[in-house]
Amino acid sequence: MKLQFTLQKEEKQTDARLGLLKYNDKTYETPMFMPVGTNATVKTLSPEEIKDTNSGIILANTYHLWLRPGEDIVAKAGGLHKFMNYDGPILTDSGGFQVFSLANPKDITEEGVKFKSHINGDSLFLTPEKSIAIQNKLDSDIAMSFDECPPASASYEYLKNSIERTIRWAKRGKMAHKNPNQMLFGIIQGGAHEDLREFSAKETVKLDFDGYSIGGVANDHESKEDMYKAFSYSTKYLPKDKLRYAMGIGEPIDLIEGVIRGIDIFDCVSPTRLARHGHALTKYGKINLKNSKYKEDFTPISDCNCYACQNYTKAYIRHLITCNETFGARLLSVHNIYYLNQLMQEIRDAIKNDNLLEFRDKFINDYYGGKYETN
RNA sequence: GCGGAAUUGGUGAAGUGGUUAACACGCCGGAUUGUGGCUCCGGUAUGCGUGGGUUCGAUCCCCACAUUUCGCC
Repeated sequence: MKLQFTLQKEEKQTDARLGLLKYNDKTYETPMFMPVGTNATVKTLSPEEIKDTNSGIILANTYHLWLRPGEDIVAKAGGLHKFMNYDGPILTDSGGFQVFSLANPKDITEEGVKFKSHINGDSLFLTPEKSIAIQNKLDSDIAMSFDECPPASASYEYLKNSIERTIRWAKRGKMAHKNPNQMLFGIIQGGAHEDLREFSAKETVKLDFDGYSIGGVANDHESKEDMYKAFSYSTKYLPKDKLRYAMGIGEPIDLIEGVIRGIDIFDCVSPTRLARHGHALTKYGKINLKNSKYKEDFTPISDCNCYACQNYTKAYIRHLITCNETFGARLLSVHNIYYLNQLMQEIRDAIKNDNLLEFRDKFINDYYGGKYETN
């Protein structure tokens, strides 16, 4: 069944929103954080463990599943949910970000994008129609339009042309979309330029998508100020009854600032990547468990109800990470995702109480110890 | 007992009679935002077994000693 979003409340002092997502017999609350499972697995976690982190929607990637195992095999398996044994909602990215990370600008044409496989160097060609057809077959619950994701520092001229083409691609993708149980989102680009974001948002909204994504953020070492502008300049022109999704955003402070600017859902590789590299998110900042000071620290990462904190010590997890044991990455992935979902819960509570700005200030004080700078 | 070889950081090791002793691993830090999971970037021997000597100068040459190792009796 198609996901259904209903707006529940708007916060008094900010643009933050509270919403409900209905999915079969389940209901999820927004704002929400979505862990990334590129290859139809949230790296190192079983679906049961994903659920134990209180996650709802998870991501998978069109580009990766297109190459391996191929969308036809996933379709033969009965779709992504059956294939990976996950009965919660799944969102697929369109491959647009891989265009940004793998292709040269000169290989982007009106028809589509030519680039090389990261696996074996094969020449590949992806088009809006192809991306949507793959996502239809994968049978995810939310599909993304195929977009170009230019770096925030690209010239105004480049961004403008890119946005116009992305809008034409969005239209083509919408025409090609054939899966009635699948939502399709359009993607807003435009760097930190107010007029470009406005143009991109208005034109994309005209195409009437099921939800809207904000792309092209945190991809170019741009300042946080610019990232937050990109949020505000985009959400300002989006309909209130549709989901807003900030793509690739996941630093705790960015989640809070994003919600304040009217965003509902976020995804990010950071909790799982940080985990693999030995870092844990805590209320009092990010800690590096590889640091020798944790060698004999027999206390949990933090006062947290996740499986890792309930059962294991920093010294043990440090040992696992030092030995490159996957169980360490798994425990930290559980913890970091649980942490972000807990943070989202606190954000939702603050919206209910209309005190999100106070919550932000307190968060900054705890997380950065008063040493926070926005650039 | 005799003869040979070796002795460089936490480890494996390269190296030269003359400014900062290569490299790798380990260790110690840091990075990581729509994922090319085990990556990237820094730091890490004031010292070349010990004691003498030769030399303007020695980790590098000579002598003694110690330790290790190989061969022979």
